[in-house]
Amino acid sequence: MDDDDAVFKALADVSRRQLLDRLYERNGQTLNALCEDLDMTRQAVAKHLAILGEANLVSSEKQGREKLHFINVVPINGIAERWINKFERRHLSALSALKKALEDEGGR
Amino acid sequence: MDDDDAVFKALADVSRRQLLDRLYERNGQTLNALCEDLDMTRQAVAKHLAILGEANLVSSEKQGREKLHFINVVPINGIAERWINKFERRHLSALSALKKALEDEGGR
DNA sequence: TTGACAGGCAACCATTTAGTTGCCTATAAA
DNA sequence: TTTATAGGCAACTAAATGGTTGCCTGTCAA
Repeated sequence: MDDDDAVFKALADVSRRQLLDRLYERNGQTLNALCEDLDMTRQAVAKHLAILGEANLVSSEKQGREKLHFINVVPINGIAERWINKFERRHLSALSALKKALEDEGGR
Repeated sequence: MDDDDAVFKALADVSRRQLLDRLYERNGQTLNALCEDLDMTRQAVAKHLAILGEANLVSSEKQGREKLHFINVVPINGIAERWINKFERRHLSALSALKKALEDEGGR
């Protein structure tokens, strides 16, 4: 499976986008924490996290008996730049110039 | 189905993204033109176009016995702004300011 | 006016997907 | 050293998805 394809597929499900939202709000959550108030079993959430993991949108780190999950926005920015922005080429050069400038600033 | 959801779902399939690519290259193509060199039947392509249509990514216009298809990038920019850019809030305010400035220029 | 060509509709099929239940393992705490 | 907690694994199921074939309709051209 193409790399971009995995990301698009992972983003295609509303539950998975919700999980990313939650991780964006508070990064480094456990599986059980992510399950809270969701109308789904723990196993279902685990499967979604696995799919997000294969798309490199979430990474995890074991800590004792817990496993913390972290969002990784790189692939999202990737498809944004490689695919989505293409449909707005008009602005692209100016935008990326500004972005580079901001980044050179050091993310202040 | 949520509006964004329809767009994400529509973008989740590589054949549909390919169709958008083709329409981006040359807008206003007929169904049969879009089928060329694709390893799929006409009916399969028609279904994909229907899904893209429901997500408002493609519109069409009948002209005699032909039906021309047009890409619509608005929903793509929509999810880019409402959803994807959120994961890069650092830059968002500056970016949207520049975008607005460019648009006020009149798309020159 | 009769083909030929563009497209629409519907039934069907295989695979994938999103979810479930049930049970097992490992770590932490009593 | 039990027991509670966090998570993993596997089998199963219903529905959605991506595709097919077959046939029908409408429009243009010979």
